[in-house]
Amino acid sequence: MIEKTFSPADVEPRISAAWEAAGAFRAGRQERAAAAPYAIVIPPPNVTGSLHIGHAFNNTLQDVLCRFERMRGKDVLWQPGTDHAGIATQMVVERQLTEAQQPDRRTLGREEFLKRVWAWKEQSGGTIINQLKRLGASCDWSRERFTMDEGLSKAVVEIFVRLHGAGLIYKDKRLVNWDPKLLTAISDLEVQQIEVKGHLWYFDYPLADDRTIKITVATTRPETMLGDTAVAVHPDDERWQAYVGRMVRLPLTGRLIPIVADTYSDPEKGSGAVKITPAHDFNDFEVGQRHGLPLVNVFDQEARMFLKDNPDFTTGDDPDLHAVLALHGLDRFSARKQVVDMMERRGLLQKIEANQHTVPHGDRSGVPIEPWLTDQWYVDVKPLAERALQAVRDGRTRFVPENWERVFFDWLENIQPWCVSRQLWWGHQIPAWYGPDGHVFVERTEEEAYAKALAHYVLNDILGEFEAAEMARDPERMAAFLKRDEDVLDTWFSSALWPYSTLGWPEKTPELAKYYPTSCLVTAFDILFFWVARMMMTGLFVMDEVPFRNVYIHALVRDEKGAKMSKSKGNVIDPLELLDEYGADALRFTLAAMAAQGRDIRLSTARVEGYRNFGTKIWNAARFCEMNGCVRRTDFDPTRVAGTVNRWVLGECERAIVDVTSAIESYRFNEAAGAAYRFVWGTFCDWYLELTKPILQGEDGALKDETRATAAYVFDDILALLHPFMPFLTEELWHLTDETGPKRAGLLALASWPRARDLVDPEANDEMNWLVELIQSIRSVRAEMNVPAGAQVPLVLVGAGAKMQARLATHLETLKRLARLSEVTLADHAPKGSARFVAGEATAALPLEGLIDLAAEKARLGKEQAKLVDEIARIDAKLGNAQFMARAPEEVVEEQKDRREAAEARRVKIAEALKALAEAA
RNA sequence: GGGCGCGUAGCUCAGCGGGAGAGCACUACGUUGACAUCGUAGGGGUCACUGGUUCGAUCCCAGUCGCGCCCACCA
Repeated sequence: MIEKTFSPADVEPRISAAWEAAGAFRAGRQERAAAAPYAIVIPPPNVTGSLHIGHAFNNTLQDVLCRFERMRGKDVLWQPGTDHAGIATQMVVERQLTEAQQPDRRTLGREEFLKRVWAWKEQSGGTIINQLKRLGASCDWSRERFTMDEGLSKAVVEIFVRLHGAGLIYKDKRLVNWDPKLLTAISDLEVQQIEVKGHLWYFDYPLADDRTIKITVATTRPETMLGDTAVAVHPDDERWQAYVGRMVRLPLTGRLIPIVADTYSDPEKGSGAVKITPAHDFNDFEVGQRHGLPLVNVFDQEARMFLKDNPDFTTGDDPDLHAVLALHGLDRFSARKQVVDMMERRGLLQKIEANQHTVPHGDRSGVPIEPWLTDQWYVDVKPLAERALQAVRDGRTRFVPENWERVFFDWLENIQPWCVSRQLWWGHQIPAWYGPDGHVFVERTEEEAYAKALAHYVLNDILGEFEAAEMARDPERMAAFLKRDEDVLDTWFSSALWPYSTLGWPEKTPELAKYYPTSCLVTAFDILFFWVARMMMTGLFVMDEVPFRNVYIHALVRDEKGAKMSKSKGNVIDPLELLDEYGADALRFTLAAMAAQGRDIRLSTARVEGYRNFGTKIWNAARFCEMNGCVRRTDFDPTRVAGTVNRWVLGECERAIVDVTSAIESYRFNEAAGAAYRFVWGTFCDWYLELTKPILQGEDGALKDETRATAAYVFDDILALLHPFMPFLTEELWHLTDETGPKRAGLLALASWPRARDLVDPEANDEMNWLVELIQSIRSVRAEMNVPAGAQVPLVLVGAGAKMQARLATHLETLKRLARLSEVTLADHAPKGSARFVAGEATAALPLEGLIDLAAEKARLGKEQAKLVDEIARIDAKLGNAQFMARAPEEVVEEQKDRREAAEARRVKIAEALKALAEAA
């Protein structure tokens, strides 16, 4: 017995439990051992995070694919898991410490701090997984992985060592993007260019040999002038050619710096001369390399002025040197003011201009990043990128929509070395050990590193063999002798291995053999570079094969104004609230219905409400079927159905099946959802069920039985079609409808996807379209003539041919009921004072003598006539155009002719009706 | 500076070479034995603008205006 209303809150947990108990989502289920594999790896959410709307969207689409393919009989693996999210998670725990007024991480020490992070991971780690389950995600939860699992950590070390062995990972000292708040290096991708309103300061630098001559430089960062080691001018810039090779005495420090000629300098910008600070600017660094300039560092790790103990500032004879030294320890922005002040007092500040420019910021910390000279680990991604590019060019991996390929190409073609070391604690510690002389040993384990190191130092006569053997037996001495690199790897380093590390690599597991390469990756474009490109690169490197065949790039979910949702803006739509209020099916259906390719989604709750109502509609349709004894029959053969209505609905259903199937296959989720929606509501509920009412309450037993069986059969298809989008509701109804019919084999989640059987019947289609149109026309006229909704009126048909008469006989009861007619009669003339309209070849009349408002009727008919005249004129214009007749395809010409004919026939009838109306008046 | 995308009904969005669509909102009517989380009927759009291609353009091309995003080292 189906309850009166569907209650997601009660049903969802029960259905989830049933899926889980049956192991419905487990990959490699026995009965599918021989089935083709279909694999998707989930974009792993932050382990300590909470489900946001983007996750809901991303996972809904993946789940649609997985459920669809599972129903199509594939052996589906949807690999779930979570990411340790290095910086993000570490920041959260640090903030917690601050809020709880506990000692900060440095005071706690690495070991203790990591304990706290793990505790936080254990405490909050299940949250997002449970939220995904609530959404209905059909992952193989028994295979859940975490990027810092033992297995995945092993994979990280393995590939690090292999890349190092291949010369593709190396350590280097160069400028990096340094985050002075988080105190770590970050990669280029983690830097965001933010437009800020700043200033351009013009400083005069006096020449050393003639202080009356000054060269003007412009800068947005006055404080860095303390680290200037040259002034560059363009070699072709005539204004400055005579100065090249001469020295400038840098104000405030008294340092002598050369004027060099370098094409980096742009004569159009500023004064044409540019100050060069190789230690604090990427471009200047390059210039410095070219001219052998020294690097003068003026910042500490927190980007405060660092001037003490630096001979550049402790010696020299500039009168302001003392004041400059006093800036030591001052943050860069305060120092900027002070430097400008000093220059102004010296009369060397020429002018200040307002200047809008972009400033690099750390995407996590939000503070301006500082190019800073440090030792870091880099991956030489260039050769890896080549292979990734080739794979996409060859079509071994395909992007949907295709235009993302270009973005992918552009980035990979211009790829820079990837800085992978982070000065954090939460993450995979780099498997590198340093000997006392700084020699590096990159090995899989500490034991191997120790062994290699001892062998190395023995070989180089630094250790005696006896001493080495002794040390090998003494862990404490070893630990003091060989120090492990303290840094950890970029979070994305482990994410880059996700498609194969989760399958057991580097072990040769059966899962790896079966499910790699995976079938599809579903993700948003914002992690195309961070993640997708890197999975491609490492996947090809270790597996020699792409990690996924297809990459479906979906839109970003934005707020109703199109802005990216963020907590700070307060425009976040919380999917959990939507789940509570409308249920998982409604949210999922909404997201799928809005997933048109190539455009961002602006989510509104009104839409969710609308699709919640859709769920209610389905529920009530099921109740209708139940009340009317629409029970499934095992002997039902949809190809041998007699009733027109039934043949018609089976054909319409089949069209929906074909449309939904092809739409999902081509990742057009919105079209799939739309096709299902239109069929279920617009065809099945609005028309089929209404049309069956007279049959189900009528006398024709055979037709009644057939109709019941057909309704049940179609409803089964509906449940299956909708299952990928609305798994809970459909699964629930699947079992509720099981109570009355023959027993089902099991869960809908494991049932078969509906098959097309060539059931479209053009004749039945014609007939039903005629009936539907007739009913709509009658209703329309009734409404416009203000016939009371409950009133039964007679219908008179004039000029109905044999075919129409036959149809009329078939559908008489239906017509009377749906159009609220008292009787239908055939006549040669329409009764006086009736409202008329066109019904195919016939003219229909509703005798409304006395009820009819002549003026209103005249207006109604006049309006329709005008429309028809307009259409005929438009078509005539086309048909009268010789060019059109000559060049347009024949079908198009025929179509236009047909349409003209139909419109003309209609127009004639309307004209007659108007004439009759005039006579009546 | 380079690239991508978008401007279609009041709102949120589909469509994309030959008849302008959906949901929500709006108007009128309606408790007809599935459903008022509903039904029936209806109003509402020179498909941003200007040119071009075409027999034919909301759709293709070029340009203009407006909006958004991504990438980039510009003093």
